[in-house]
Amino acid sequence: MKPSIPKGTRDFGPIQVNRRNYIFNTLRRVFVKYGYQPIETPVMENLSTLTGKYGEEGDQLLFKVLNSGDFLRKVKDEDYQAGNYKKMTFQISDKGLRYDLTIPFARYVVMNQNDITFPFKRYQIQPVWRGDRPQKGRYREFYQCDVDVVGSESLINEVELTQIYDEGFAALGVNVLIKINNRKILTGIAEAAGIPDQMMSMTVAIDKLDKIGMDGVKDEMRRKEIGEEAINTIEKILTINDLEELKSFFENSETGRKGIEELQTVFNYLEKIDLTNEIVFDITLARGLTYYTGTIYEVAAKDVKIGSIGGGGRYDDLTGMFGLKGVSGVGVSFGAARIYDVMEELDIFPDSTAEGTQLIFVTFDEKALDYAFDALQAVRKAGINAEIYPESVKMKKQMKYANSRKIPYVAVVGDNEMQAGEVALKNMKTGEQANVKVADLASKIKQ
RNA sequence: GUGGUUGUAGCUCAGUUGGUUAGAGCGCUGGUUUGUGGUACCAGAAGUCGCCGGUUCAAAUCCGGUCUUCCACCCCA
Repeated sequence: MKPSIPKGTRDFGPIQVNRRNYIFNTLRRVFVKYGYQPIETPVMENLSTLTGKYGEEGDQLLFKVLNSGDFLRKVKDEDYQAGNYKKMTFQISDKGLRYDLTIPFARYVVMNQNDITFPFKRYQIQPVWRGDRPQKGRYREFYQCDVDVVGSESLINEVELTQIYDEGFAALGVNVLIKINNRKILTGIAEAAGIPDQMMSMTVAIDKLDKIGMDGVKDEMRRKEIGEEAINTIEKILTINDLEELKSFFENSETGRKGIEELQTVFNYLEKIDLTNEIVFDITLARGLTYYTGTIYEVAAKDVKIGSIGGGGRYDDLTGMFGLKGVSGVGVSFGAARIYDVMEELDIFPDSTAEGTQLIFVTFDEKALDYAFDALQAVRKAGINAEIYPESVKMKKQMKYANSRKIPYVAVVGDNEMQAGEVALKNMKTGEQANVKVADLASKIKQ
């Protein structure tokens, strides 16, 4: 049998895990700096927790977990005969893999509401699963790093999350464009165009602007049966990138005006802050997820062509679907897998993302192996990551191992060294070699 | 989910109109070098040509199916 792994999944070797951890650790430091605390939730959620939260499309992409035992027991014959797979899904499966971290978080908040002190700021770094068709930068299993705060309507949260984006990507060395919009402005546009009921289809069309152009967007809206007059109004509004100017269109849209006000507050705060990356108001930013109600974010890498590497927004009533009303939240997500791809393409991972072995002992014979073993214990005790080549095979082979592992120092042990209570310490980068007392080994390497 | 694309040694790939023992570079193993890696030279091992089936005297090559890869759409991180 030839081994294989499921479509859209990947193995991660030592280099990749080290690099991924580097990304996680870098982001984690930023999250903690802003007062966010970690939580984790199970890989599986009840299917009822997940379905209906991501739109019909999302439900299709959920991985369902087959019930244990006689899973066909509950299947109704009439549903089987009719080929009604959607109904049968719930008869053979009551669990699913998490699709994102936001819905499980909302569920967590509701379940633990009595123990949580609001506002609750949490971060969460865990894999999620989507039954999407894989392509580049698109996997069926990938990590997300989410930062959310619930139980506060203050726009300060929006400002801080923008800072976290800015600081996080700056710390990783990725140049990004952070785009901000507000769902209320999109609602305002729909109201100004006289099509408040078609706000969602309008939004989906607008979201594609930079991909298919204005004519494409107009075609798409026509296909969604949005009137010609409304389309003209929308087109006019979309050319505006100044919030003050936008106000004149929203005379009849209270929601729209509120959206402008909110964004202005956010930008006023942002002006007081030192920021590394470019942050722009983008009226065409829409985002698909249905639960956003206020500020929305999207982050694009500037130097690599790839889908968005982060996104998020405010949701006024995410916990409402689990029975806890009136808890507003806002959060953003870092797409770890894509960030990884971007950093790899730009070749900007630091040389040693690995906290690897610093010193290896190589030996000529069994006696030297014993001697080196004792020395090994001493340097480890002194805090050096060290290992020993466990067999005193040919020197060439041992050196080759040290070289391929990129271990910076090699301690060579033979008769001469043993007699003097030393090792021959070789710097693998420069090729220099000098004899060092075993007692001085750790301090020598720390320099 | 729709349309297309890809698969040959551990890796990256070549392989003519179907025709004998399927090649290269890198890597790997051994040697030049019985106290030394990264350079050089020499030698060697390694492939069910993704998988299943069909056409043919003959298939890596043609046809069908399937899995996988990547791309566009859809959607999204």
